[in-house]
Amino acid sequence: MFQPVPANPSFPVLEREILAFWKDTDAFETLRRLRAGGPTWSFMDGPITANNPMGVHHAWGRTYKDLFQRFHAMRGFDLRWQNGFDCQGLWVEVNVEKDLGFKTKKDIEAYGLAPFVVLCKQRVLNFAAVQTEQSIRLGMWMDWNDPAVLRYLRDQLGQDPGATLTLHGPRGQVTGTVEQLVGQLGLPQLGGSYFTFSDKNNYDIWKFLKTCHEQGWVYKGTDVMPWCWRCGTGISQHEIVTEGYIDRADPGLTVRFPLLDRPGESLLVWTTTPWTLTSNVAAAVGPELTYVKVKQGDEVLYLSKGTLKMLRGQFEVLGELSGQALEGWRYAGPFDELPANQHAGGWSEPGLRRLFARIPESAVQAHRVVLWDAVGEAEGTGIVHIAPGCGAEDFQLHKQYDLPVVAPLDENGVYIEGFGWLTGQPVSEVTDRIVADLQAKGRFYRLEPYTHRYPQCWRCATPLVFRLVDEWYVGMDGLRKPLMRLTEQIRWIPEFGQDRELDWLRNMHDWMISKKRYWGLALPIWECAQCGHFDVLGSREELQARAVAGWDVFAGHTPHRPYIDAVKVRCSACGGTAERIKDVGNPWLDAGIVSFSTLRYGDEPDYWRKWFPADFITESFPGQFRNWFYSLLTMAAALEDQPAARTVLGFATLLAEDGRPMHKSWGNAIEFNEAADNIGADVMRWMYASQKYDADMLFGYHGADETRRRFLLPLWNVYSFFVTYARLDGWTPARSAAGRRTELDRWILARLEQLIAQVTAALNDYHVYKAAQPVEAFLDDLSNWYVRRSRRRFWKSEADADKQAAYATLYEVLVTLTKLLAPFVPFITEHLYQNLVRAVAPGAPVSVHHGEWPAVNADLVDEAVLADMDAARTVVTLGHAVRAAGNLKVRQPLGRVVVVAPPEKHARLTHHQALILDELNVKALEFAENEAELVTYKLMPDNRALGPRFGAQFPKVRAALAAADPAAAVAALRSSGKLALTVDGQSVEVAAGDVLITPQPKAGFAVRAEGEYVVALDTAVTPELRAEGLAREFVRRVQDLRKTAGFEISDRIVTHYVASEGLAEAVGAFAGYIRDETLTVDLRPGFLPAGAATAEDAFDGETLKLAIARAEAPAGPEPAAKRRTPAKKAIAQPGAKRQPTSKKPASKPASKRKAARQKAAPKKTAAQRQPASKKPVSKPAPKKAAKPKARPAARSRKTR
RNA sequence: GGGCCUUUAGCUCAGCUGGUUAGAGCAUCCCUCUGAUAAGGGGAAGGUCUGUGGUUCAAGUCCACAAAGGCCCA
Repeated sequence: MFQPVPANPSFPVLEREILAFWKDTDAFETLRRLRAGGPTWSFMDGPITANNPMGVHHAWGRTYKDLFQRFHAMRGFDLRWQNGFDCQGLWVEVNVEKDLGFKTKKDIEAYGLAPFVVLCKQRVLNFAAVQTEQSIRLGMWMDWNDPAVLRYLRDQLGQDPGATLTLHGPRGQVTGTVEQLVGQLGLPQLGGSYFTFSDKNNYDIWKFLKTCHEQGWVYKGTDVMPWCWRCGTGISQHEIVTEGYIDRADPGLTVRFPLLDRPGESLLVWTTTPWTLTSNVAAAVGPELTYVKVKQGDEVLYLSKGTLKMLRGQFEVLGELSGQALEGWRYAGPFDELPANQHAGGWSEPGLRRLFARIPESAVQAHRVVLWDAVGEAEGTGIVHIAPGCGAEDFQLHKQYDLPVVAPLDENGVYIEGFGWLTGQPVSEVTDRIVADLQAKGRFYRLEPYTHRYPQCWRCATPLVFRLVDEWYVGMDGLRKPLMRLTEQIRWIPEFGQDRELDWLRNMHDWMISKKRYWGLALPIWECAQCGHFDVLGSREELQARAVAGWDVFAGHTPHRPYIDAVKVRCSACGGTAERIKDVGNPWLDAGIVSFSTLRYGDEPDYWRKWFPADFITESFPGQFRNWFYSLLTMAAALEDQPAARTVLGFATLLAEDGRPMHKSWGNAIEFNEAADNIGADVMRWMYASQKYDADMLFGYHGADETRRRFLLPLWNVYSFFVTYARLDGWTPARSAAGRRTELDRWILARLEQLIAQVTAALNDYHVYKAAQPVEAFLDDLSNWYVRRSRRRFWKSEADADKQAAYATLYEVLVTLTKLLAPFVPFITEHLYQNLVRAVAPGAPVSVHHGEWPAVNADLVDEAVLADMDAARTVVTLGHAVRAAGNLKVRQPLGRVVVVAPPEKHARLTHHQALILDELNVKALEFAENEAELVTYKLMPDNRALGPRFGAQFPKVRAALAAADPAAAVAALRSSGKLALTVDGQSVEVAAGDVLITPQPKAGFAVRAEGEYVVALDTAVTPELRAEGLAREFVRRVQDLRKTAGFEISDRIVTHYVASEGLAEAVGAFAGYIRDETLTVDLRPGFLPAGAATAEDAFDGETLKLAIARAEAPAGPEPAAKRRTPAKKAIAQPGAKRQPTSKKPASKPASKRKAARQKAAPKKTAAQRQPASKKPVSKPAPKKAAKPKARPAARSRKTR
């Protein structure tokens, strides 16, 4: 027997129960066992950064991940189920620093690298635990670590990383220090999620880098890049674009560069970064620009013609010349007196100077005008000051013109030696003194604040400087072509993903893999201080073999700083001692290697071959083309020359409901836990599932509520309806005779087959929303048509074949739908499955997620059944429209509905005659005998058929058709199957199939048309029909009063009434019907007893006073067999009284609704009835029942 | 500056290879049904499909250009 179903479930509460059920039954592990050995479907999880709680934007992608894993598991595939955590890099460091209140790198070094790295690991373990719990809450089935174990390791690591522990893994006990065990998380011996800080992950990157080095791709390069002097690190272009430009007022300083060969003449140069003037080497002009020679006072100045307006005061233009003409002019620099500017090759920190040693000139000697296409006139003077040590583009010009490089700043933004009075000064504090110095030297021209967008550090908001640094790179030219070839072998969804990736690959520069920080991959590069040669080591074993010192310090530790730094090796070139470079790795190395490291590459070749490449990966598009997708592809290309994945699904960005990014400070952010608690995981998952991939998603509570109301609630209502009546009838699938299926049954089953085919095809094609759309359409058909049209079949007393068929059909639909929806909404489907299947078939699989995907059999879709129902529904819709237009309420029965339809469609409708009559509340269905009375025809060509046939002549054919006499044309087409038209004086013939005949209703409000159908209602209300209508009105009011007075569904009542004449007659004539519908055992005219619930009303020119009271209760509960006699739908059974629905008294909302109706009533029916007045009164006032808190002001039911 | 995506009703979005009168949900208004009930159903209103040009018998759909917004690169 099915368990009772609450009418108004809390989905979040239900989901927690299901989570407990899965845990208690070990449901996930059971699924793994069931599918072990099946064909493989390989999903590779893109690692989530374990640095903060996960957000609702993560839940989007994670829903896809879970959905496709569940779908494939149901289809019988064996899966790996491994989640991944991204663990290393600056993101984690930043948060640890924040926790500690650190400001700069010096704070970290003072604190100590070893404890700092421990804190980073602890943070990762902590948020891995948090994200694990959140993911479980979302319904993700993965091979999760126990969060408690992760927290235990976190705490043990903090106490003593060297303490020895034993954990139990899939292959038995694993013993080691805490640090060693943490380094083995996710590996086969410990299982669970992979962590990119694992030893295996790090050493596999070593192997990759060594492979690259063997190809000659690894090199040390020097560049000028954005730098935060507080953090002491370079900031990549990517980091800048995500967080950080601000509008900022900088000094706009204009200075003179006196020309050496033209006494009294100067270039005018403008800059917003005065500190870079100390390192000026050249001045750039645009070769295509026009420059002017200007006399102002005693001096002659040069600037571009387009920037003349920046001059103040009087001046005289002496002449014009092209930028080309200025090339090579030599000038005196602003700080030529500094030693740094007098050094051949330029000046920089000692370690970098050798790079420019081949350049013979000093900055002073090099000062000259160079040509540069990028010079513009939007700001400044059209003459750009070039300091190759202080700007990225300037540095490119150094390469182009072999200019010296003067790089003034150390990593903390302080002037290095060689800069005279500036040495030792922080860059942030020198502007005023530089300006003063230039004034003293006569170089100063003007200073005006200038507001512009300037990059800042995303972590500390310090304005960035540009600084010369050396970093390590992997040259990508050798991989560019192979990567593009492999990219084309991958299926990208949406398709434009491939173009994006190819575009990136065409444009990508060499991959900068180093970062001067502490927590991350220890780059396996050992550099010899003596000869500058470097080696890249490919494994821990190689390192041990080549170590000459420090191995004892490192042994037993994970390959992280600081311990790895202690190991020194023999230089393979000069035999000297090489040390590891101090840099850590780019975190995308960590994420890119996972299709090797997690698949036991090198350790278990068979396993790797079994699971590589991934069948499927999915991540949010923004960023991933040059991040994870890129690094994943690159690693696979370098190591195996294979694509790392067969299908890549990318999706857009999640925004708040207001269309803006979610921001805590804007108040539009929703945290995952909050969302899960408020709206539940299933609702969220369905929102994600319905979303198109390539459009940004607006996520918020309004959409969530709509999703709940549109999808989850109707699903629940159908289920609840089924269970309620199946319990009352004691129906179970085991006992079911097949019954005799009706047209309606066959229709919904045909729709179900259609749905299975659609959903299966869409998911096989990785198109989630194309699966979700037909599901919603089906649910609408099921809830608002099948169930609505079938209700009486479940209510009725007889347990006949028709009722059996109804139960069997609805049951089959519900169970199949449950399976189809299981990957989408795993919680509610599990609940449904437990009650619908397990409660009556204990031998069935324990979980819906252990079951098999419904078989696709598109052949079972019965097109005729579907078309019949379509026709019937069209007619019903039109009939409703006719009633609405004519203000003919459905409660008033009418004599007949008259339909105009093509003769061959008549059978479709007679098939569904009973349905149409009932739905429209009419007595007869007729087909128009003389259509011409009701309709005219509009003739339209079938464009697809006739367009190509007639080509340019087509418009004339169309016109001829429109001009033809419709009635005659239709007659001709119907009798002979063809029609002759005259076009351009020639006769052409069209066939019946080439012409679409659209009937058009003739004037008159009681007719509606759509497509091939026209529906008319006979609006004559005979006295008999009127009486029946009044009887229905009477019933309606009794039912209302029953609810208002708080009666149970099953209560028998005595009904007293006082009615005007017409109504009284109708009540008499339809007494039997009234008693049945209202469970009235005694229908008494006249006397209104005290103590009863009463109401009065006026309608249709009649008046009514009602009083009802409970009939004397029978001695005991009625036997089930007996309850059926009186009522069609209300059912007395002890169990029924415990249904929350039936227990509900006429509550506040009901009376509000009534108030709303009372208010509306006079408006709509003023012509027919007097203003309604009905006062629900509850005499015995059972419970808080009919406390008529009816607020007259209530405007509509929606106001609640 | 280059590449890609988006632009359809007040809002959020569907519209397959060009083809009949461009659809849905929400919101609004009107009506209705009622023991799925803090639900349900029907109807109305709401569109120069961002603009301009082109191809075509036929363009929301294809092409070109432009505009706005977004993503990426430089």
